[in-house]
Amino acid sequence: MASRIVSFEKIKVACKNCTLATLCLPMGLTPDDVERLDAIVKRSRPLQKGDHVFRNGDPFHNLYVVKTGTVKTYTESPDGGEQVVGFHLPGEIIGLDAIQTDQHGCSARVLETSAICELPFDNLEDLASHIHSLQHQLFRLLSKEISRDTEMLSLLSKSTAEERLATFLLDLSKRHQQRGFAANEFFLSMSRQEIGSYLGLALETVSRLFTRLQEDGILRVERKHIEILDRDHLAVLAIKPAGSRANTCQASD
Amino acid sequence: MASRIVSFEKIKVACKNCTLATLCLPMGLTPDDVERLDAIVKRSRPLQKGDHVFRNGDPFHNLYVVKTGTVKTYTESPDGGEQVVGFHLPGEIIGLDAIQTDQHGCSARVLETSAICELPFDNLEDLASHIHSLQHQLFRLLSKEISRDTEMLSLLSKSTAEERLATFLLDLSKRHQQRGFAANEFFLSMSRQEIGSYLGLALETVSRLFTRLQEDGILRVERKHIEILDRDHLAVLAIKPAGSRANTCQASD
DNA sequence: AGTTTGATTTGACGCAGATCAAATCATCTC
DNA sequence: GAGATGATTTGATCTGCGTCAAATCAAACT
Repeated sequence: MASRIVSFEKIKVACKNCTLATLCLPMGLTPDDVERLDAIVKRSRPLQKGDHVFRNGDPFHNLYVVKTGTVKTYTESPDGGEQVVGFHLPGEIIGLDAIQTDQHGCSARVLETSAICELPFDNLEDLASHIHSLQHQLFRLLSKEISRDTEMLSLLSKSTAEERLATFLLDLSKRHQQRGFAANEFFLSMSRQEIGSYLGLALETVSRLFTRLQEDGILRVERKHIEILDRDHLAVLAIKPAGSRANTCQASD
Repeated sequence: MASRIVSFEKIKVACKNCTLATLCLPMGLTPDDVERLDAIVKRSRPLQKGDHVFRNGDPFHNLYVVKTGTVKTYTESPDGGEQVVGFHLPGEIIGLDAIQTDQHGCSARVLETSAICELPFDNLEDLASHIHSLQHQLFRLLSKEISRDTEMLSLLSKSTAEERLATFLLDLSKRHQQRGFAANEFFLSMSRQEIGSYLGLALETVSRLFTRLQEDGILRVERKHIEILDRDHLAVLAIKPAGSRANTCQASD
């Protein structure tokens, strides 16, 4: 994989030229403000597969933006098992949960060679109190994360294994598309185990589902390569059939 | 509804005199700043059981602080079923997920007669860019919500019905205690159905668990009244026995 | 007091998905 | 290229909890 060797020039790309700007923080800022934001952003060299961006318990100094690659965040149980909390694609910001404790509450490691931008949070806060739209942008960012988590809670609390995986794949697909990649064909950078952990399923269940979706002509699966053949069908599977499960309770009035 | 007529004196209590200040927003602000915050807070008259604080889709103008009572937030599925997203005690702030869309992404209704403070978000943002500690406080608040959701995700994704209920009860107990109420004895303001929805369980399962925990001498349950008899034992149940479930995967290096 | 209505409890049963186990396959090392 | 290592698939079982059903109980209404 010669393409893995990323030139340092690429890393130096500033926020104003970054194709991720609309996904990342600068959205809605004036060019002047982006300049100021750019001044506080640090860009480290690429991390290799398995490297940590931060670990649970690390003191909190920075937020991190995925620039290229994929990051998983996870927590550890006492016995060393891990619970995947999220997968993060380019343009997504991680470390938001650490603001309140001044300490990272989960670990983050890259699933493939990845470039990460560092945003020193103190500087960011200072900047935010001067740039109103940046402050607003940050609030929105945090708020969005809450919405996402809430949706995930609904998914885990109500749905079947099939719905979970279908929803997961459609979500991934959408996010790939937003980044300008193909919507119906992509590589999974995470293992079946990690998908299972994220979705609250055993890895065997994930594997079986892939097989079944392939048999049904909805997917083509070849190891980590996924092709969505029948998107509509997949979307149907992702939607919980009305009233099919418990714990959807009727409004009480 | 004679009880609707509550003395307005009670409502007028300002932030600076509010016993919830340490839980709510003013924490860490100077008396002067609290005064300024106080000026933008609106206090409406108490809501009655079943009343909505806001509904899914409502335009977003305010954050809301529970002053007394309990609020549940929930989303609705197309078929009218509801998915409980959270239960909120005095001092807790709701509506945070609406910041990003300018529209509430869930509904909130009170489970018992409750007083709610309104915080116009525009004003709050303005104030935050002048008062650095308020800005920081808001970031922390949002961040904390993310942490809470993440923990909930772990709970739903990994654990058994028993662990979920035990964790839920201990969490409620802790929050009651933080508010100066008894830790080991309290009333549930929500139904079994709502608990089930929140924990991703059928209401029958919740009911059976209450019965069992009572038989085991861990709880005393009488309808909505709960007494924790053996807190240590309950805490043991809340902790996932190491390696007892799937989807805890080993670190891959 | 009797009736209605909704909440809760309790029982019986079935299934989705976890668990256990073993085969296959891909990668990497030497 | 043979062997080792970890990921994935596939099969066979087992079980926790959802589902259905019916009884009990509490609060509200007449």
